[in-house]
Amino acid sequence: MTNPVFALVDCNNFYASCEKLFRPDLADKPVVVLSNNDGCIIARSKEAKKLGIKMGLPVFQVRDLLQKHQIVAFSSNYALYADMSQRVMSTLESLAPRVEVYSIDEAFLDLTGVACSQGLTEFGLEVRRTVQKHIGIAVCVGIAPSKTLAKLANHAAKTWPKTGGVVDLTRKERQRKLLSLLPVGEVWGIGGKLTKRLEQLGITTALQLADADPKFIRQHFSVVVERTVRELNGESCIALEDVAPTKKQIISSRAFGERITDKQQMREAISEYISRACKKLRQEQQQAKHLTVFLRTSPFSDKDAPYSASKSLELDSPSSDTRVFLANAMRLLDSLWVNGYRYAKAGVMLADFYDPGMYQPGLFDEPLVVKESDQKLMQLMDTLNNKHGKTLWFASQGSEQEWGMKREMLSPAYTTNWQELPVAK
DNA sequence: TCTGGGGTCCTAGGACCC
DNA sequence: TCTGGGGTCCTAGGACCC
Repeated sequence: MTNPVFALVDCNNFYASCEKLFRPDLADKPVVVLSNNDGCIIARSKEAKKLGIKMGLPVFQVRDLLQKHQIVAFSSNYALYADMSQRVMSTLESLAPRVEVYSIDEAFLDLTGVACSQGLTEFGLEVRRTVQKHIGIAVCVGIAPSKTLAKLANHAAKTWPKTGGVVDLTRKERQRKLLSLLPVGEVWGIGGKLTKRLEQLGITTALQLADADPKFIRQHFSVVVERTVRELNGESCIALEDVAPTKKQIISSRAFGERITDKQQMREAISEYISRACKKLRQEQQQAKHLTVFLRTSPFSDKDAPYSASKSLELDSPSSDTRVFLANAMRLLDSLWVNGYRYAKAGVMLADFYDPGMYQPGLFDEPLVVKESDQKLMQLMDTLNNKHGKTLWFASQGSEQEWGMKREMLSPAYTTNWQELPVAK
């Protein structure tokens, strides 16, 4: 059996790069992209990073810095990023036999047994050149015998420009050299909490974690961390998943642009989330039996009284009909709603999924009746809304949506809306 | 005044069963 | 007086990821 070889391809500063692509005037200017509601910084161009703009900071805390350095800020434009992502991924699929799309800006490639006459590094460079040429987005490539090492190789490629954006970590000595240079918190799967606990045990570098006894790690932590130790030693424990597993839950939630104090507005918001979630559910070709509704005040405010609550229910049988979930969500909301709070966020969650027609009703349950007309109605709605934007919706979603999110610095839908195509002058 | 959204997996502990 | 032990299932909460 040949040893596995993985490549991790990761787009550089993806959201910021997408925005720059359509604004050549900003080519070497600092750019940041903001979260929903223009709340925090979620992406930074390399110029913005250099100016000390940190990831995840609330915008109001860095407003002065943004202004001082004339940093250009964009509201997040997920329609644009998703479209660009798809283009990058299909380019990658043309270059490698098996591709796992891991996130909007990253993919693992399976290079096991790939005949590389020119060598793995040259293959990585070829990936870089092709994506740059076809899409105009810069990527870095990390190559290694396990996914966790490929992640680290990619990190190295990003951190040290001298690498030319490609790091091949198939050789053991190179692995150990890199591991010794990196703090343990850089390792995929080791977050803030684990970093602290590991440091207390004297494990501060990635190499020290790699050299730890897996049994000891299993006792003090979990199987997950044990697996990470093995992966760091080049033993592949996490397989490539080139077919996306079916989802186990679908969440739709959002912080409001303005605090909600009015129940009618909350009904609109919950209706909106339900219809988004159900649409996703139908896209997945699934039906759900479990519904949760939650709402909360801001956890950051010390002036507002805190309130956070959620309630769930099970449907008698799985469904993907928006109307069924709307009615039930309104019932849940009635039992959750308390007057007098300033609500900051709410959401819904669907879970317990079934393939249509695969649900086994209980012995004494009513037999299932699925009306074809109901399914047709939902299909029609999805088709219309996909084609022409949001044209058909339920009255309960409201038409004004005053609580909707702030996106004051939104870029145009360059690639997904004919009206907003860029114009060459 | 202003702090994202959407996922996954694992563990501990309680309920329940024999 | 003395009140088992082991297994399974479910859920809530915690940790991680991008």
